[in-house]
Amino acid sequence: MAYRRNGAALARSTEAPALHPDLPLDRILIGDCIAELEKLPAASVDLVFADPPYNLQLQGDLRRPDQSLVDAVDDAWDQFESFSAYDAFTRAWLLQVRRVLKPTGTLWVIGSYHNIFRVGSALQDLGYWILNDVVWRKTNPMPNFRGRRFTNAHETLIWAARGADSKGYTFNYEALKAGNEDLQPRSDWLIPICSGGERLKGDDGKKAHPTQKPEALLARVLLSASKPGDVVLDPFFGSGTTGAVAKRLGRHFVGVERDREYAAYAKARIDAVEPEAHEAIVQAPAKREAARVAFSAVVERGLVKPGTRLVDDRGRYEATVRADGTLALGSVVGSIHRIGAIAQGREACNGWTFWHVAGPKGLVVLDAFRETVRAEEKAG
Amino acid sequence: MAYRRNGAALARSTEAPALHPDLPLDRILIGDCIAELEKLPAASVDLVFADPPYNLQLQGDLRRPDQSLVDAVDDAWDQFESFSAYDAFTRAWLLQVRRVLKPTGTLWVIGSYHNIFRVGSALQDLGYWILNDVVWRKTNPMPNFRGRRFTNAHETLIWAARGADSKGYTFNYEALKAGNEDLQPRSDWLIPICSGGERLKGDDGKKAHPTQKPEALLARVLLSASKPGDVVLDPFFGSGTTGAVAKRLGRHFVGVERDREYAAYAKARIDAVEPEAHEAIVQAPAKREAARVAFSAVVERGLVKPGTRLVDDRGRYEATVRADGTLALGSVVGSIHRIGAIAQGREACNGWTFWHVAGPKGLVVLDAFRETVRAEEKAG
DNA sequence: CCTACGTTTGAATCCAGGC
DNA sequence: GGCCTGGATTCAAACGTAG
Repeated sequence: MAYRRNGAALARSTEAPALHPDLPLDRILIGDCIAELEKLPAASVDLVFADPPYNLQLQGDLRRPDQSLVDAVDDAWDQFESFSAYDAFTRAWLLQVRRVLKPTGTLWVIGSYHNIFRVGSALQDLGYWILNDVVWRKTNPMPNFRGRRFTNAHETLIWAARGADSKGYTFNYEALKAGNEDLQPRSDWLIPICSGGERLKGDDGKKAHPTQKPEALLARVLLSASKPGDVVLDPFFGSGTTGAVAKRLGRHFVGVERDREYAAYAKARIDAVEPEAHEAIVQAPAKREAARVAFSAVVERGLVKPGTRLVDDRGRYEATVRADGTLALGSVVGSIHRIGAIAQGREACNGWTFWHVAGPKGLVVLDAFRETVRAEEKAG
Repeated sequence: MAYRRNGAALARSTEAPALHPDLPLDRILIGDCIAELEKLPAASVDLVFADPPYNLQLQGDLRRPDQSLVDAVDDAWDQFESFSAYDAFTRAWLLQVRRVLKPTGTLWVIGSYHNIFRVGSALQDLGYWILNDVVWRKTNPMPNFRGRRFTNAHETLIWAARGADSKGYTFNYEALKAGNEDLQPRSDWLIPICSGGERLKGDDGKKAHPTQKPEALLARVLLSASKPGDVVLDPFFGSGTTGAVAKRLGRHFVGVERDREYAAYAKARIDAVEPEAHEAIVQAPAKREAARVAFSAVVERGLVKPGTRLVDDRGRYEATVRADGTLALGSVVGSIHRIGAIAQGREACNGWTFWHVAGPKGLVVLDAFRETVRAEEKAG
């Protein structure tokens, strides 16, 4: 089944990820989640964010925790039936999501203790590989009125890859670290609930959707695990927070929503979103994605001459540069990395940061010469 | 099957809870968890704390950036053939625990994303009724050394009653609130991992148990959900943290541990514990949480928009805010601190006080926005 | 005695690309 | 697909030693 491409929103990334031609980009598909997912092409989506519903019976219990109602579901068989139905539903949509995910794609699901254990177990049973569970801590949760439990001040997100052997998933580690006081990002996030002007209201002034998620939460997810131009699928689109944030951050979205009223709210909301300036969202190149430079190229260009003696920063070890870009340590010859490792008696070593050349102003680390080569290649 | 009562430890509560005559109070039962639980009388235990195997599935070894090897939890007791084997084990011990719990009793289980979804699902399937999931946030978790995931900075506890119709369980709401600056106790707890003098060491100076839990965590559990004189059962006793804290806080314990060496460590540890004076058994005040704010949180909350141009107080330097909370200075991207340092050609810089936003009434220092975030968080 | 600095360590499912 | 190798990657807290 083919969809006509919505040409309005184009990938603005210089990386230009491959977009599947049959994806209904930047649109809300109205219909049953599983039926609509079945129409989407396999291996076409970079990221999935899912905020699935609770089991209805559980939701009723949660809203009215008085004893008479609790007594009514004191039937183990009845409970099993309801959990079982929820599990079947969960497996069905998880299976479809797994089909449409690219091999490098990942899934985020959010839930509370009512359903997240079912979802997590189903994920694992279907072969997904959990990368993290993440806790959304709410600055302003609803208090516990009766004082019989802890205030429910968090929800749980699960981040998972398609399988244990999945490689190459997107995780914008360096950007996240730079935005977090230069500390690596943790699995606990502190974010306010959605309220105030961000909360969609109907004509009656009441909230348009009961469980609207804050844009800050979706922004954290998309900035963590997607690139500009990526396709983000939300099978439970609701009020369209995923779409609004995707548009703002230069990602494509595909939304599925059963309720026409919710979908209408979502469409109007997204239409009003102004995308961020291109410069504010382009991907900063991560160090691990920088162009590879061979040490032989450094030697070939005469930046380091054959015969040069290299030392570590404290002068404990010493090796000699050979014309072919290898190092010699006594009679042992190998790469800058292998010789660095052997010199220290270790398994591994990054030769670029370990070895130095003694210059007129002191030691110069090899990495500086690599940067010179990279700059030359960029200019050339 | 009857056990002789250990008369040394007596309930010192004025409430004098009924103690079952066949309980082996304040003792460690050595043997298989399920077999030992089967010997205990039904409906005799007030609280269960369980720290079951996590079923970690570690691939190769893991090294820190300095190449040192991480001491992994690779013990045989943590290995299971499959998820279904783990599930069967989980159901078996949960079933026995449910049998020995009093009608008013509750269960706490701790786990990580490797196992907690299995445990939570099994709980629900067996008819337990979840009261809360609680997040133990670690002040000092082990970092993620490869930068490929979020730092795993928390573990999850599930607090559950025997069933949906359970009434009269213990929750010391007033004491918890009084100990928390008169705020309701929340479902996220900030507690350091067990290290330093509290960590049990063998004669060789190495840790006696790979996963010893902090006493502060157990104290929070026991003070929340038990009374002095209550019986606390731990089916995976390990290094005996539950027993040590129970004795200190005037609760009885029953421990089950398969490993004789662990049990010996636990017994010696508990023997050395001095119980608190009766008057002192109150809730310890919660640790004040660090008010560290990330610049990404300022951007996420819309206080500073992506694309905003920042300047220093004299307008000499200029940088652009990006959606992920980093700054761009020409083609260089980094944290507010790094970019501030690079702009000035210095080693370091406090970006919060260096950078300003040009507003209608002049420059506004970034620090002002940080204060806004702190105020929001405090209000929550 | 205190301060400074280096070393060690913690429940972890921790790489990607080329041949 | 399997093997090999280049080379990227860490934070808080406790403890030991030097000065």
